[in-house]
Formats: sequence, structure tokens, C-alpha cells
Amino acid sequence: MPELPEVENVCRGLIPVLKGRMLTDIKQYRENLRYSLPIFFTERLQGRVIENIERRAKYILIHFKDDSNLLVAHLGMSGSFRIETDNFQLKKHDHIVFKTDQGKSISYNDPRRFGFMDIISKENWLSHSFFKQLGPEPFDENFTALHFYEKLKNKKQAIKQVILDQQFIVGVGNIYASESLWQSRIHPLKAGQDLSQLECEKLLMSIREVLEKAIKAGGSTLNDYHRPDGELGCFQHQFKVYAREGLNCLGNCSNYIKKQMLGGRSTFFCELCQV
DNA sequence: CTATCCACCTGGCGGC
DNA sequence: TGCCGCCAGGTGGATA
Repeated sequence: MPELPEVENVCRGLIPVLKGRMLTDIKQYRENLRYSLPIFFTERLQGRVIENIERRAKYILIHFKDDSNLLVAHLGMSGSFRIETDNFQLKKHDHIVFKTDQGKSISYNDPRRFGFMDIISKENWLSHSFFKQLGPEPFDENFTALHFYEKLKNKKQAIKQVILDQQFIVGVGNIYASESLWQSRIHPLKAGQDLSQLECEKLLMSIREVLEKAIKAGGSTLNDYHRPDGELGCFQHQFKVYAREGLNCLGNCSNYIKKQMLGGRSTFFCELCQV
């Protein structure tokens, strides 16, 4: 579910409810999500005042006032937050519930438990194992098409797998990889090192465009993804290729969308439009 | 180094 | 109705 646009929307949805608020009560219903939660997890967050919430790659970072620690959350495949104003009812797969001094409850729900949370030191957080290997943010203006091209030079891997690699560029997941490649008319199986400089420009531009549109649409809702306020994303209605196997290509051709497994992930594309 | 497979989990769907 | 296999937005470890 959560690629960059969804995580970005989650952060934006949490800010109005959490920023400046004190965590007055934290309940933890499991010892572990994907990994073990840190010891004294609830105790360490109790009474903390949230200073800000930001996104790095697909991670959510929660900063506290007068605290040298950072709460880090990753949604995995099925994690979501839900804000309840009153009469909080625990739902299936609610694993952690934060209550604020305004009486709002924010629950972290994650059926598959591929998500995780940790409390890490704020100092040198960038060198923490979560972050030190991450590639550039797609919207980082310092990351240019030329950098993209240079970085691709020795990549024999299929370009779709390259852009899914968070060490190459962060935030692109399985949906937006297929969408960006269709947008830039590049075949997902093309070797990274075979992309021309022009193709790199088109692809980086497409990644930015697709992610930007998806953020504005509130992300994509497949199954049960929702924003913290309960609103659904609607970018799935703008998919050009993802989950459109056998349907007509929306480019200037009369072809249909093909689906192929690549590195264990389904990949959607048009064999005529994408070269 | 790279590439491939697969494990981690639950749930939904289609086929029989 | 039920059972079974397959698939799902991500990441990271083992293996060749």
C-alpha cells in the first residue's frame, strides 16, 4: 500500500492532530510488529510533546520537544493510522494506540505486521541503519537527470527493479514504478545502463509527475488503505497501467496492457508504447 | 559485487 | 458452502 504518496499523506494527516500535542496515554497490544518494539516503548513516549512529523523515503519521523530521541515508523505493506475523536473502539489488528492531551486517539493498525516502529537517537539519525543506505528523495532538486544517468551506468538490472531499489532512489514502489515507466514510454525490462540521457530525463520527470499527482489525489486506495482522517485516496482511478492487465492501453496505440512478473513483483506495461 | 529466491504475515479472491 | 492455492502497496537475509 504505502509508497511515497501514501506515506506523505499519512504524515500530512497526522500533523494537525499530533503537532504540539502531548502523548498522555500509549497502549501497546503486541511485543512486536515486523521487529520487536523497543523496551519501555510506551513509558518512553509517555508525556512527550510532539514537535513535528516528517517523511524520509517511506519512513515517518516523529520529533519531540526537549528529547534526544526520534520515533520512527514504517507502514510496511498494510500499516495505517486511524484518528478517532471520541468513543475509541479497538479494531482487529490495532497494535498501538496513542492518546493525546486533547483526548484524540490515534491507532496504528497493521494486519500483516510488515510495518515497524522504533525509538532512535536523534543525533546522527541519518547514519542509523534505517537511513544510511537510502538514495535521494525524488523531489530533491540536487538530484538531476544527469546524476540519474551516471548512477545507471553500470546497472545491468531491469530499469523497473532499479527504481524500486531504495538505494537508487527512494519512495517509488511497485505501483508508481510501472506508472512512471509507462509515462516515460520506457520498457520496464530495459537494462538500466541502456537508458539514454534523454530517457533518464523523461523517467525522472515522470517519476516526479506521477508521485506529485498521486500525493495530490491523496494516494492510491487498494483494499483498505485510508488516510488517518479516514478519507480514501483516489489516485487508483488515474492508473494508466497498474492492475489494468488486458485492458486497452491509454497511449496512442490499439494495444492492451500486459502483465509480467519481474523479480517476484507484477509489472504492467504496453509492449508497443514502451521501448 | 550482482542476481535470485524467499521469508516475514493476514486476508481476499477465484477455481473447483 | 468450504477448502486450496495464489496474490497483495515493502524490506532484508540467505544463497549461488
